Amino acid sequence: MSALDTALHGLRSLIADSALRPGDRLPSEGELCEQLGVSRGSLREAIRMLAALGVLETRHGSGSYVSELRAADLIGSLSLTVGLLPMEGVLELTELRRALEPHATALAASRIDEQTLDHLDGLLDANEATADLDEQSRIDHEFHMTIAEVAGQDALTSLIGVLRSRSRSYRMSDPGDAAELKLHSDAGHRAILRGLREGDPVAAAAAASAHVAYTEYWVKKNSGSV
Amino acid sequence: MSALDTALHGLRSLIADSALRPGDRLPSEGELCEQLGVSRGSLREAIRMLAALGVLETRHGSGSYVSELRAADLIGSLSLTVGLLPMEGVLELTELRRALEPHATALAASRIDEQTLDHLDGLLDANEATADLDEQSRIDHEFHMTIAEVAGQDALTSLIGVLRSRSRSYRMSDPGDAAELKLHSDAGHRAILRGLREGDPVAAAAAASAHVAYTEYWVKKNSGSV
DNA sequence: ATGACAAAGTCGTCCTACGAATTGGAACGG
DNA sequence: CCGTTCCAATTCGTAGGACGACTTTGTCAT
Repeated sequence: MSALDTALHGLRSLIADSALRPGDRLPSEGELCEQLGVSRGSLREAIRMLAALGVLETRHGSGSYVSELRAADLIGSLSLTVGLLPMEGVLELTELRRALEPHATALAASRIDEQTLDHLDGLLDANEATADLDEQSRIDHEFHMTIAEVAGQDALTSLIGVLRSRSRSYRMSDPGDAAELKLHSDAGHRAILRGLREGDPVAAAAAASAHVAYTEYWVKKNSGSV
Repeated sequence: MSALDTALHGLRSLIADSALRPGDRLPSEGELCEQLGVSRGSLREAIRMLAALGVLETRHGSGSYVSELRAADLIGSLSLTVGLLPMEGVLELTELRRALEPHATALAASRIDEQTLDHLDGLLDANEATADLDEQSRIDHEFHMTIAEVAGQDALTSLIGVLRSRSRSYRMSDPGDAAELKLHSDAGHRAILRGLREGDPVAAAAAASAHVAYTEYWVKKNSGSV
């Protein structure tokens, strides 16, 4: 086994065996090098890998710590990489959204409170009023992420956020298409909000499903980027 | 910006800007050090991070290469870390399965062929016949992953695999409970297969949903590990 | 008690050196 | 001319040392 694997496996075992628990500080790099029998360079590479995956966090001058190991955080580590996916990959992710967003919307329908409903309503008003594409994108994102948060499943919210972060950056190349998309999109948002306000999980989920499917249709048709 | 961030951002940009495409070989470490203006150690740490996330692959003596950047592979990188999640985290993941597995099962219902149906049937026969817990676990895994594959969405299959890989390792502490679980579990499997064979996506999805919910119930009730 | 300060500990970065694996081409034999 | 063998160059893997940057802690003077 290579030195890097030794270090990686060693660190992973320390956590898996609960010798190190969430929030704990790791021994210093020097100590770990001795314990695991690898050089500092190899050890640091292993630490970086676990840090990239959201398992460890390193603080300069202080030490390395085991993260809280929340499912949402580990899933969030994907956000660094989904931005590199080619077009086909984005469509695969959209397919995941077709399963997740209706689910989240249905959950939200039975938990959402009056105040949040009003907030969402205000977002849609603002979205329909502005012509700024960046602003529309920002509001759209907040609308959907708010619903995901209301669903109350952190891992679900995080995953939806990761998946949305990619399709979000696409723009219609044809202005006419963009206008048509916005028209349908606004209607879709209203339908979702209606389902939420009526506390109707089935209606809300159906509206969310249609909304994602419609988005997917346009992304597929219009492969413009950035 | 730290040297590590410089290297990380530099590599990421090379891929994002399509200067490096899937399958391409990166310049040697020495060249990259010059280009990016960082030491070899820092560069290697950045490479390791991207490798951990499934973006790069390094081959000893040959060089580092950009991966195929398939969504399924990037999602698969989570499998190294979900094994470290505590109990609460596993329940969060099960909640995700409640959305994903019915979706996959519904898709599978409209695509599955006779041969695969017979294969699944054989798996259930074998599962009901054996008393070996490891064997049951293996068959259960193959049954569900086969359905996920038939759904034809690689990213979905990969994600379900990652999520299942965790709950899979749990065992009932009480033998009576285990027997009861198996009884219901077998019935659930049969219900799913029935839906698939009849090409009924709604029935299949409902059966899958009930199956996951039932699993979740037992995992919640019985917090035994390993 | 409070604040500034100094010292120790820890991570961040760079450098050099050499071992291990792969690769490509040259030399050889057919 | 073709195939094989072997060597040398290239590249990654690992180790160790050195020093700077940052944090933490404890001390000291106010």
